[in-house]
Amino acid sequence: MESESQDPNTPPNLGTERTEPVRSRWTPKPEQILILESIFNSGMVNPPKDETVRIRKLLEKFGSVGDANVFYWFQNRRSRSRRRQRQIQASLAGEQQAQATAGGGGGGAIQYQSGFMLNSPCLGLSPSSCYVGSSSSSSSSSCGLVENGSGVDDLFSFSGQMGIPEIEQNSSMVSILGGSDASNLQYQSGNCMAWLF
Amino acid sequence: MESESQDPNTPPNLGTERTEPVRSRWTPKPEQILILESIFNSGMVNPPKDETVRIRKLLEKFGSVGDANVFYWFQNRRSRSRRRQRQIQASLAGEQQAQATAGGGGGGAIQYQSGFMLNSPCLGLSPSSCYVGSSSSSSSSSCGLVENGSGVDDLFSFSGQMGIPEIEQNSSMVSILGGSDASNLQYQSGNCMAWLF
DNA sequence: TCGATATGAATGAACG
DNA sequence: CGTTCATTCATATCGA
Repeated sequence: MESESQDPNTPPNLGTERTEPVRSRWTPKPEQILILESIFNSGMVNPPKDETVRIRKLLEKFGSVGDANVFYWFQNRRSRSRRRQRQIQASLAGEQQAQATAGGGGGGAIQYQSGFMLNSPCLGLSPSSCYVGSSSSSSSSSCGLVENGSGVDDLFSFSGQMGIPEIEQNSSMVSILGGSDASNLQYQSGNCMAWLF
Repeated sequence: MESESQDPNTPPNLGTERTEPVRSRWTPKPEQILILESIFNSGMVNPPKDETVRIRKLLEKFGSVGDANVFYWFQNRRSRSRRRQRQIQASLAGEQQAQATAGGGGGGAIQYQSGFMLNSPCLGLSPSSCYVGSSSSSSSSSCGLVENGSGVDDLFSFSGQMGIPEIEQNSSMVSILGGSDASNLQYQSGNCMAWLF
C-alpha cells in the first residue's frame, strides 16, 4: 500500500500564519491588488504580453505570482467591469429600453499600452510622505501600506480624477472591491509607486 | 455589433426546468473530452474538415454537438497548448536566457491527418477491463468513466507515453493544468475507445 | 454549518 | 493563428 502520500494529515494550518503553502489559487496580496488597480485605472485595462511580464515582476516583490495570474486578473477585471456597467445601465434603463445600447460608454476599449506610469496622480494623493514603516503585521511590504479595517473609499477616491473612460458612476465603486468593505486596506499617503521602479 | 445571439435576453425560466436547460454554449461531456484528448494526443492536432465531421459523429453518441464545436475545440486546444509551452519554457528559462530562443521546440506542428486510430495505446492503460458500470451519477455515459474529485494525473499520465510531439517535460505536468487544479475527472481503465467504432 | 457573494481560473466562441 | 470576450466552474471570505 502506498502509504507515503505527500501529506497524510491534511495541513490544517490553524495558525493565522500562512506564508506560502497554499496550492490553491493565487490570492493577491493587498499591495498587489493596489498595484493592479492602479494600473487598470491608469487606463491600461488590457496590457500586452510584454507589459504583463513587467507587471508580474513588480507584483513578485510582494509574493509569488505568475504571468498567467496577471493575465487572468486583467481579463476578469475587464469582463466584470463591463458586466457591471451593463447591469447598471440595464437597471436604470428599466423599461426605457430605447437609447442605443451603451452609446459612447460601452465600447470604450481604449487602452494606452505604452508603459503605465503610476507616478502620475497615482492615487489622487499628494506625493510627499511615503510612509516606510514596514509594518511587520502585513506580509512583506516595505512601503506606505498599512492594513486597516476602514477607509476603502480613500483608496478609490482617484477614480474620478483620472482621464480614463471607466465607470462614470461616482458611486458603487466600493462594490468592486468587495461590496460593503471587507477589504482591509488603507492607503497611507504619497505616491507609493515610486519605490516600485 | 454582437447582438445576434440565438437568445439575447437571459432565459429567466427557473424552477420547472428539467432535462436540458438549453445551455448557451456546448459543454463537452467527460467522455467527449476523453475522445477529443485522445485524438489530439494521437497526433491529429489539426483535423481537416472531413475528419471533423467524423469526430463530431463520434461525439454525438454522448450528447448534442456540432461541427463548429469540434472545430473550435481543436483550435483552442492547439492555441492553449502552445501558450502553455511558451509559459513553461520561459519559466524554466528564468535568467538562463542563453539557448536559441525556442530552438527546436517551437515550430513542431506536425499533424497526421489521415484518420486517427484510437485503438492504439489509447491512454497508456492496459486494454482489458472496460468498466461499464454506467453510473447514473454521471451524465449519460455507458463506459468506464467515473467522475471523481481526484487523480487528474491519472488522466494525463499518458502524456509521456504517446509518440506525440507534445510536451517533453516529464515534470511540472500538473502545473500545466493549473497547479493543483481541481478538475473532477478520473479515468477508470481500459481502452474505452473500442466501443466507439 | 450553510448560503450568498467575490473572484481566480478554465474554456467555449468569436473576432481580426 | 493569435487575441479577446463571455460564460462557467471552483474556491476563499463573510454573515446569519
